[in-house]
Amino acid sequence: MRIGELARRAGVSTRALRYYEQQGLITARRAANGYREYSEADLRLVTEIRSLLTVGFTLEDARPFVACLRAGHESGASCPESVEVYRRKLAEIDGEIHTLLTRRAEVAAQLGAACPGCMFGPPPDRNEGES
Amino acid sequence: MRIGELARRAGVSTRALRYYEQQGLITARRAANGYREYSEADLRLVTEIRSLLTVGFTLEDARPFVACLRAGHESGASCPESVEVYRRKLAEIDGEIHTLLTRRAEVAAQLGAACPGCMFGPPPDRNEGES
DNA sequence: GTAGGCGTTGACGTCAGCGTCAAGGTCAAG
DNA sequence: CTTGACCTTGACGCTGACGTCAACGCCTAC
Repeated sequence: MRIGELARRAGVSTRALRYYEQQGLITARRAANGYREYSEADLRLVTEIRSLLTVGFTLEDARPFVACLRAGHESGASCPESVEVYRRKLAEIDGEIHTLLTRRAEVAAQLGAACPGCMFGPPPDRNEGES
Repeated sequence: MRIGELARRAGVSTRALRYYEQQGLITARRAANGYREYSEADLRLVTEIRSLLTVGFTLEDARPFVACLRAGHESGASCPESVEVYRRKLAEIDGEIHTLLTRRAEVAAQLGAACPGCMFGPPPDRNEGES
């Protein structure tokens, strides 16, 4: 398939696909007229990239997963490099959550001091990471 | 005082001060030679801006606080506009926390599926917003 | 007079992940 | 032959809060 079809099927823009290629995440064989030609495997690569981006990963983070899929593994997470990225990201997220909770407390304290009686919102999210 | 001294005392760069001025957050009277001259009140403005930025506010968010201080209030948070920003920011932070908790759960699930036995880290932060 | 330490404005670079032209080539349908 | 949908590369724009450099003026000390 060509870039337009891949874009539609993957739910991304053609610009994004060319960008991924420029960043070395995907490649495409070229037809005689210079058009990019993609396979079903490429669709899977792009889908993997997208799902990673939507959970906050960067393209750099996605590299090991793409490499893993290209190496023939069924899941992009089957390789130790990918697992390592998962672990690193998890730690990153935990750090950010901690930072935000700290900030929330600070801001709430300031608000409470500036406007006693403004604190009607619920307390910080406890552990509802399921929804 | 001139810009260098204010920068040192406020712990920011001169570039940042000129940027704040460009954005209309602070102003400076000019000496005969064109140098910016600041007062102690300006130091307070910059300090307020800095403390807001460090808790994740944008310069835009800081405007009402600066205006409040300029209006003669002792605290930048004494004005209803500032309080409104606090409330909005609080909601923003809560949203981000929720997003991160959701992501954390997703990533943890993926990690667990890809590498059963890798989950030794502590569960998501519960409610430790005090430290 | 000159070194150097301050100040001035202006303008481009940074980070990520693209959006959005610009200017053109390719190909099938009418 | 022409329209129009598709493709190509290249390059600037965007967001925020500045960093960094250029090229220059001011002022003090030696």
